[in-house]
Amino acid sequence: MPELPEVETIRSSLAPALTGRRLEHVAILDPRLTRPEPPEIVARALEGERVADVRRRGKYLVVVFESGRHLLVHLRMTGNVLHPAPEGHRDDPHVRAVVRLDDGSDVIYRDVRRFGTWDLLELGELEAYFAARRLGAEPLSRAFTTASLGRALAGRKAPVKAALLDQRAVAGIGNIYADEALWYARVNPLAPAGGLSGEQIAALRVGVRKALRLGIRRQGATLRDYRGADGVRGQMQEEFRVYGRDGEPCERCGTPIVKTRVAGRGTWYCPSCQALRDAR
DNA sequence: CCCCAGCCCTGGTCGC
DNA sequence: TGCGACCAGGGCTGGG
Repeated sequence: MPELPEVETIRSSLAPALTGRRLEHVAILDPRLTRPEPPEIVARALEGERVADVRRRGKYLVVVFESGRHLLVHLRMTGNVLHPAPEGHRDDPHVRAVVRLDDGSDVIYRDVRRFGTWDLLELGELEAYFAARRLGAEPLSRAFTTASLGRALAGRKAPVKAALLDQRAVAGIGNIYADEALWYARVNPLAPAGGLSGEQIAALRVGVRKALRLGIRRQGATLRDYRGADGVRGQMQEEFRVYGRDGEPCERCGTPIVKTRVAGRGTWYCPSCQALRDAR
């Protein structure tokens, strides 16, 4: 599941390959991708656009065109952007779009489960798009402070893990990095978000950044589908402290990691060093 | 506003 | 070997 580190890994290898290139031909094979816009309309609109930059906001990949338009790509669960196109992609039933660049290379969009989306925004629409979704702070930016995290969690009775998964609190965290961040911070995933102490909020901020930075350094986590744009697998799964490790000893205290369910998501934590504490 | 259940979607796994 | 049930979960909608 591509979260911030996976999207950032894709962004960083895509940016030099796409910047300055013109989109010569766009084929959108799955009409779901651009819903509710008709795929033909979006494909024709993209043709002729020249890439100015490839950025990221939360889990969104943002292709910036010289015209001022933006293509927002969200990979959701199983989306991949591949460049250069891998061998045999023409026979791959999961390829949902193909973009021919003016250097003759192809960018492939692949998505097994078809949750991913492409949104083409006109000049000046980007801010409103994110504002409408009330997308939260970038966790690796200077804007992500203990104070800003505290404000985002204040008054919320939901489990802190649910709050971390809410993109309005912090942008870019998904199920894997939420569990890892909580482990680093020694915070129980079920603790009410609004009841954390100042110390716990500070530790959580550090934990979030630590988990995400490690994820970027290891080029994301490949559990099954995720690949970098160059097709390379991530290595972050080798760094998991809790995610998917129920029954294995916590590396800090040796207590077996426990699996539970929070906010409908599989959730792993150490019941000892992430013990549920009374508020304050 | 908050919170949660349910939905979308496919492929892999498990039990029978 | 076949087949149905179930699970993975990001973002969104709708109900309470």
